[in-house]
Amino acid sequence: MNLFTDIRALVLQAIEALQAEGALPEGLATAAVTVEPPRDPLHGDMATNAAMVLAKPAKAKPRDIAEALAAKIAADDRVDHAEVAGPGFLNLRLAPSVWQALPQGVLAAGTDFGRSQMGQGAKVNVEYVSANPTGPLHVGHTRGAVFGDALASLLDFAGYDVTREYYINDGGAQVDVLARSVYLRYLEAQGHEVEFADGTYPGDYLIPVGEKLKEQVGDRYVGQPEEVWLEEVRNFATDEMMALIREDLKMLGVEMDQFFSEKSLYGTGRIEAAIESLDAKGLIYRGVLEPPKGKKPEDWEPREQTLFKSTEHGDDVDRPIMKSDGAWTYFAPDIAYHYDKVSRGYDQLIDVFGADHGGYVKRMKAAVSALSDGKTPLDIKLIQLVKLYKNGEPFKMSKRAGTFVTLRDVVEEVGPDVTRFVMLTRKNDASLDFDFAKAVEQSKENPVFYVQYAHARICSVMRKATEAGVDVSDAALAGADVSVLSHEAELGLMKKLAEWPRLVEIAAKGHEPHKVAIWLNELASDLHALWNKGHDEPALRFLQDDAALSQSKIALARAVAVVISAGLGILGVTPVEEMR
RNA sequence: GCACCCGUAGCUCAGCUGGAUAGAGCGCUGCCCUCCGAAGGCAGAGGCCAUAGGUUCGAAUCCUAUCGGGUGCGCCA
Repeated sequence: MNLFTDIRALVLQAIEALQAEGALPEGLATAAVTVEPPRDPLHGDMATNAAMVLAKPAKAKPRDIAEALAAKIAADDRVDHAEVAGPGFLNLRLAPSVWQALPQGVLAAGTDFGRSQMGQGAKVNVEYVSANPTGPLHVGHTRGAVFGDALASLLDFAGYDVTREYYINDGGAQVDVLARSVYLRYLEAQGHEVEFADGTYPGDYLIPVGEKLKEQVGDRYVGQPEEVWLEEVRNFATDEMMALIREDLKMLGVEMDQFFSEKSLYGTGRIEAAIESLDAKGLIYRGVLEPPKGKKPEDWEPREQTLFKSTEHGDDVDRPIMKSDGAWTYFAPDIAYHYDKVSRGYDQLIDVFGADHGGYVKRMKAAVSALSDGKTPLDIKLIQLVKLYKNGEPFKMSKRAGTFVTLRDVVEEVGPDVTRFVMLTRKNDASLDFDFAKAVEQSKENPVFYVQYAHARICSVMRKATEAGVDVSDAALAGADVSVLSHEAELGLMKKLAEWPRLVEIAAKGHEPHKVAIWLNELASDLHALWNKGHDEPALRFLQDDAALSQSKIALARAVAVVISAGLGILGVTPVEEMR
């Protein structure tokens, strides 16, 4: 139930009617016709650009078309006024009964209100986090995790069939480094003196892993060469790290449907199969790349490599898939992984990467385009940095010393709800300031509390009502007469609720979950404003002397609470009922 | 040098994929609690939407240049 699409349908009907009468020519393209809320509420509830869009192809004046449309549209019961304005806008004012139907619609649907069929069950794979299994997740990963998770929920809400997936980079050299680092901790646990050279991970988090390894294998590997222990220690260590990462994700409330191991691509012919698929399309060749211009090619030597002709699919240069020693580059398993995703029959792929991977967007898109013959769109969302502050002071972290701010640090400090909401208040390609002090502050400056507060206030008034003997159960509210609510501020709040289904579709279409957070803030603001109007105008308070009237007003309040719950649910944030 | 992202109020950022007089929070000024939660609300001041062209009924939004900031650029994943 999206009022805006309903009214748009009405506009299109009016256009067809005019065509049937011969007032408008046949075969007009109506795709560009929109119905949206005007920026200035004085212009009405909804505005359509139909007349302006049609003017040129219909060879008529926009205002004339608008007049004709207005006459048709105004005949509908839902429309009170239709008037032409400006260059040819058609401003519509809807009947109060249309808005007054909203709270009951929300109460009937519950938190499913606003759920859309837009996705039509299309299969979407959202890959996110995908951190190397070499240590705990840090702040940067946290933002990506929250973003990916919220995006997945949003798409689900918009009618897509979503898979949440994590790609485990357990096939490259960095897991060997991990294995050697764990081995050092293992030796340490045996009482040996060890030294962490460059190229190893010195973090404390590996100490218990070394000890656990000791418990499992005793002193079997002490003094042994790498060939003896590397593989087993590597497997052991990556399993331990993935267990750690899963725990981190759980703390944040992130749950994956699927973990995909890079290692599973090696030695199984799967990389070869993916490359073969490209080769069959004539996209693989041996060649020499030009050195990048402007950048000093210090030890540049022309080398012949196996290349993927990504330029055929929009990339700037062709990309190597095999090193000169015959081993695959990292890009090869990435291709194979995406080949696997394409073969699994997804209609759409989404990758959530850190902004430092911006350079890989074009080649990845080229690969997917080539592998799927352009049929499977890949959207790559780059997540910008999180800058940490404490009371306005930059919060330093030093990776070199092995101490960096982890996901766990953040969640333990401010909780999962705050972490998630704050990280979703900015769009993904803008960097984000995260202040530990402000995040727990209970003020308007903190958007989490502002929205939570609105929800808590509604719960509070419902408790009061119950104390006063008013039945505010769902069943009772469902029978309340909302048509008695006709104050501008009350209607305004209903109009805001009407935006929710539309917002869901816009946010889902753009893969922009932050829009949900921003909109929730607006909804909360409207609720707070109405609440405070009750100071001056007692008639606007939710709790009235008359029980039936209270139920009507609380039905509206409850509808707002339900939509807040639904919105927060998409963001993975718990709505609280009390916050004293 | 090339590619991608960004440039909107003093600060941090929205701006509904091209709509009408560009918005919010913080900060600043002045108001509102014998009243459902003031952790809130109302009002005011504050703008060359980086700059210059272009596209059209219409541009902060799309295109092209320029300036400024960030990120990345062949055997690192």
